[in-house]
Amino acid sequence: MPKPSIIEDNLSSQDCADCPIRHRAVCARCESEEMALLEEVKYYRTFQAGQTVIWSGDRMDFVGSVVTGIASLTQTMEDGRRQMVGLLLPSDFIGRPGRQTAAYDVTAISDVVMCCFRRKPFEEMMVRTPRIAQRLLEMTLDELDAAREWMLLLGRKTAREKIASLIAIIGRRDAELKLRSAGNDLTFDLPLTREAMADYLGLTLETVSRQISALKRDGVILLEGKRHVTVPDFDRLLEEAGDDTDGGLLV
Amino acid sequence: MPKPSIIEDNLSSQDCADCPIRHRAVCARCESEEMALLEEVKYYRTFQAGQTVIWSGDRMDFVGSVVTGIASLTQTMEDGRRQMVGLLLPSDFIGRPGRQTAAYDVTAISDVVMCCFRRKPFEEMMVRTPRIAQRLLEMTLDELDAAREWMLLLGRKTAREKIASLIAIIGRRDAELKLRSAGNDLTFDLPLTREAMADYLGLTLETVSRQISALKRDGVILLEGKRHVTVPDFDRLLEEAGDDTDGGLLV
DNA sequence: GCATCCGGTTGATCCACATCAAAGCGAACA
DNA sequence: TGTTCGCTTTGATGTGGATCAACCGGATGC
Repeated sequence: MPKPSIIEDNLSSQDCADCPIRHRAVCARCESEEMALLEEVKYYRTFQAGQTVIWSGDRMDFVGSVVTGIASLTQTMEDGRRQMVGLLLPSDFIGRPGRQTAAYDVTAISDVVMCCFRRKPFEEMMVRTPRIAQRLLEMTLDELDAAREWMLLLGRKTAREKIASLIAIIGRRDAELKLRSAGNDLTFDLPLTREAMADYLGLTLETVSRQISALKRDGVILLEGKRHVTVPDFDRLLEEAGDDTDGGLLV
Repeated sequence: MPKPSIIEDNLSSQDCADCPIRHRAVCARCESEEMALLEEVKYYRTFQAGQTVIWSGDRMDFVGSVVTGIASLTQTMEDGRRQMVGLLLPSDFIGRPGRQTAAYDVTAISDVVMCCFRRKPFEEMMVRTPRIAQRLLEMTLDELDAAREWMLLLGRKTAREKIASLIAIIGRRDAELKLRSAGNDLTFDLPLTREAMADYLGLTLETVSRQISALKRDGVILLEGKRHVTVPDFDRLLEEAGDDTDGGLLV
């Protein structure tokens, strides 16, 4: 049984299949009485690739988390300029306690299964079960770090560095999921279209395409088809990404 | 006495002068027994403008909040490229429970007074006093929203829009502090040098200077000296910022 | 088997912002 | 009163990535 303190137990219950909020789970004890309350208001929703989960500004009376698939958080200006501000991977939380209006467009990139709770009961439980707020705080702090990492990328990196960073992050994340070492000779699929990458990186899709071709030409990555990437030398990729930290985070 | 629930009482104790963590305070009841514990490990530190509070990577065994003055959170690449990822204004929290290493450079922009706590006792108290985690969660979620707003700016806005956005945000924030309406005919000082603005906006200082001159030439803002700004028509400024939301947030 | 569509690539050209360079200006100080 | 220094402005030029446009190739449908 995991300790209740979030402080000394950062990784508690990261893959709890029974827990309504799975994986990097909000609750540390799935069988707690408090959770039973949530069970009543829990429900699953599925979305097909491309489908919109919710539009910015819409009333939102649920919170939830991604169970399988990938979704994106994007902001759009009136003239159509778009910026992805977050990528939601399995276990990532969506929605904000206390807020009844969506702040971003949420779109399914691949087919997505989400686990949702009605917001009010969730909020009530959050007040009664401190561990949830603590866990949510941790997750939010991680997201904030990732967002700040991304600000450096958006503000100061070149197109080539941006692409290398994104590939490195996706590769590392993929390795984590498969529980393989993030060492050398990594191979995986890019889950995003060139356009989605462009939206994430603050570029145009043409530039994304060109830079991927350039990285391929220079032997930094190998491509099979348009999506399948092999990284022969991960450190080389990190160099290209301009990453000193080597800590690349992802929302 | 404010209600303990953060959910229905978002603005509790926002200006609590007695509270160790002031203003948008972490604690809802300053006189609580738990807070007495913190008093013992509380201390104040002052920094002069330009001084570094802590370097990224340094050991950090305190958390705290800004009492007066302005500080910045910046990230730097090995070759010197810099990106400001947050602006710390009075009441903003600094540090992260559970992390003993600073993730960013923190620099005093103006003279700064900070209220600090040793990290360990703070963390212990956080576990015992749920309200603190709840309050911290709220603050962190606000910061995350601000960071995401900033990602749109960094990724997709033009230099002119970036400058207009920054001026609007500083103006609004200044109005809030003075408890004046953020309506029309706002007048205030820019607390940042051109270089700091550039670091925040992902531009060069020359571009910042040129765009400020352009906004002045076009009558969007009036300038007295180099720092004092008057905004004759705030809505006009928001238009220039490309801001539909009109919700501009700031870390 | 052909048309269509979608995602992707590649080329030509343009422009917003970076870069390099010089000079202005107010504050502090001798 | 002049000198220096930090911050700012302005000008000239260069360039990375945007924009506009054409084409490719595989999947889907008729």
